[in-house]
Amino acid sequence: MKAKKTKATIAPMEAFGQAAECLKALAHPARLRMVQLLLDGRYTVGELAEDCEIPNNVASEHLRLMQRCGFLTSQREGRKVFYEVAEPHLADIMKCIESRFLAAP
Amino acid sequence: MKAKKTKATIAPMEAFGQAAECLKALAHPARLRMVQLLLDGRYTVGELAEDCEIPNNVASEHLRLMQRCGFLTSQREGRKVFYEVAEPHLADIMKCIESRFLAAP
DNA sequence: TTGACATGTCGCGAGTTGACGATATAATGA
DNA sequence: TCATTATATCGTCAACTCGCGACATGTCAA
Repeated sequence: MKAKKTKATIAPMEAFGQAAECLKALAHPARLRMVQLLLDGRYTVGELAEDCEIPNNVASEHLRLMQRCGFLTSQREGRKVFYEVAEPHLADIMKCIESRFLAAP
Repeated sequence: MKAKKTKATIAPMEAFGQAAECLKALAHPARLRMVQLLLDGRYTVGELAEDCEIPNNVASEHLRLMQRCGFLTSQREGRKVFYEVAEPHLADIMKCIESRFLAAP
């Protein structure tokens, strides 16, 4: 390293842990898909589960996980629960991912 | 879902798997830090290991992992091995992550 | 109330990840 | 050659993740 270890390791080394946690929360096919959908609308657990082709309880677990790390919020309406995006930066990150992995051939 | 299941699920549902794989490769504190360093310079295994405060063999494993998914390349010079970034999109993704998790207070 | 629907929670088992120590390979110089 | 330095690889194990089925909770309508 170029002799300036202090400057480089002052703050970050712990923030990387938190950032990694959040990346893990995104690093799953179903969760990525859910975020993509939620980025332009609110959806119920059942709708998201159907789109991702997974059982409802599994979808519920994925959603709860993303809620715990602040990505999503939920509101109950009648017997349904709608989820929506709570973290604005998700849109940016998703754009990066889309431009890398969903480019038109 | 809004009645257009076909359009929505044509291509992606498999690409999300690949995208998730790559996010997993980033979702680790040491690997994030390594990528950040490598984004403005090439470094040896030993240098990266020291900065991340992990043993050399562990660093080597992390680097190999990121190399396998196309993020990094390496060249031997003498007895040292230099790694550098091979995937241009990493810069964009890292910017998103930094702006979310390393904002100045 | 009862029954049906929508979501959430629990415990289990299979599979994966991450760190470690030991060892292997590669390159240099004495 | 041999010793030293720099990386890489291997086997092991604890910890974690994912998906599942079973069950619990919450809401509405008859």
